Amino acid sequence: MAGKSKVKRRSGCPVSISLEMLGDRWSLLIIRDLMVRGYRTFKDFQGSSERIATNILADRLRRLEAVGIVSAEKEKTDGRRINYRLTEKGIDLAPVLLDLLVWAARHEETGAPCAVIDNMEKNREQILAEARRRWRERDLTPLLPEFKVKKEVGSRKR
Amino acid sequence: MAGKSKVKRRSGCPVSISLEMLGDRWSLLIIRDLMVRGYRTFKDFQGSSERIATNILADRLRRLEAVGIVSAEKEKTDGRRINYRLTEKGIDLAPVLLDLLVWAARHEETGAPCAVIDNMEKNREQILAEARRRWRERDLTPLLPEFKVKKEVGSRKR
DNA sequence: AATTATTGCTTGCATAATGCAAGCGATAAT
DNA sequence: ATTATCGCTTGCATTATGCAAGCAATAATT
Repeated sequence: MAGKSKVKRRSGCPVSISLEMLGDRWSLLIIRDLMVRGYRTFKDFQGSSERIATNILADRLRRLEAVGIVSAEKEKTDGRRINYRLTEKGIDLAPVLLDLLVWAARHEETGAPCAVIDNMEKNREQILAEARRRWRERDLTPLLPEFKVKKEVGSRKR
Repeated sequence: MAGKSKVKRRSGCPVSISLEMLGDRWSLLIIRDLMVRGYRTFKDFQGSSERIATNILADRLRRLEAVGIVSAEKEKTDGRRINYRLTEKGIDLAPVLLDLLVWAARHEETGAPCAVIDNMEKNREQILAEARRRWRERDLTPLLPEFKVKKEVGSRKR
C-alpha cells in the first residue's frame, strides 16, 4: 500500500522531515544492515554487533515499512521467515550512509581502516552504483564487513 | 580542549559511531541552522520553525560542543551573548545534510521547490564548496531559506 | 504423530529521554 | 534605579528505550 497518511510535521524543511523518519539511534543502522551486509531476516538483525533489543527492532521495522523505506514479505519456502528488503526509497539513502561513514572515519577512532575510507572518497560514485546494483539484483554478498571495535592500547576486558 | 573521553561504544562501525553523536531528532537540525541559516545564538535557535524546547536545545549544544562539532564563545561586545559556531568537524557534515535534504525532497512532500533540488543534485560540489567558504569566512548570509510547510489543498488553520 | 527447535515477534516493567511551562541570574539598555 | 534581554535551569508529565522473559506459528526431527 502506498497510502499517504498525513503526519503532523514540525516544518516543511526536508532535513527535518528526514529526521522525523530517521532521527534515532537505530533506524539508519537497520538500513545499513540491509544495504551493505545482506541482512534480510529478524534473526539477522539480532546478530548485528550493536545488539538491538527485539522490541525496538520490531518497532523500527514496522515504522520503516510504514514510511516506505523497507518492504516485508513472507518467504514462500519457510512460513516462519519474513524477508525484509529496502525499497527504492530505501536504497536512495545510500549517499547519506556513505557520507556518515566517511565523516566518522575521518573524525573519530573507528574500526574502519584508512585505506578503505580513502577508497570510498575517491570512488564514491562507483561504490554507490555497486550498492544499487546489488540491491537491484538481490545480490546479498556483503559490501562491507562488520567493523570491529578499534583495539585500545591498555584496554581491558570487563 | 581536545581531550578525548573514552565513551563506551556499541561497535566500531563508523555509521554507528556517527549515530551515537547525531542520532536524535534535533542535533542535525541545529547543525543545519548553523550551516545554512547563519544562526549563532541561543535565541536564534529558539526562533527556528521546529520550535525546540530550551532545555533540549541547551543539552544538544552542550553535547555537540563536547564531541567537537560546535564551538562556543562569549561575545566580547555583549557579555550575555554566546556565539555558537561549527568546528571544521561540524562543517564536514555538509555532505550528509545535503544528501538528507535531497533524499527527502525527492521522496516526500516537502517545502522545497523541485527546481532548488534539481540544482542541488547537479551542482553538489559547488554548493558544498560554497557552504565551506561561508563557514571559513564567517559569512552569515543564509544559504537556504526556511522551507515553509507545503500548502495542502483544503487544509485548514487550527 | 508427537516432540523439539526456530522464527518473529509481544508483554511487563524499570530507566532514560523528551516536551512544556515557569522561573532565574547575569548582563545590558533605558 | 528600573526594565528588558539572553542563556539558560528546574520541576513535572509524558513518551521512548532497554532488558528479560515468554509465546504463537511454523518447521524439523524422532
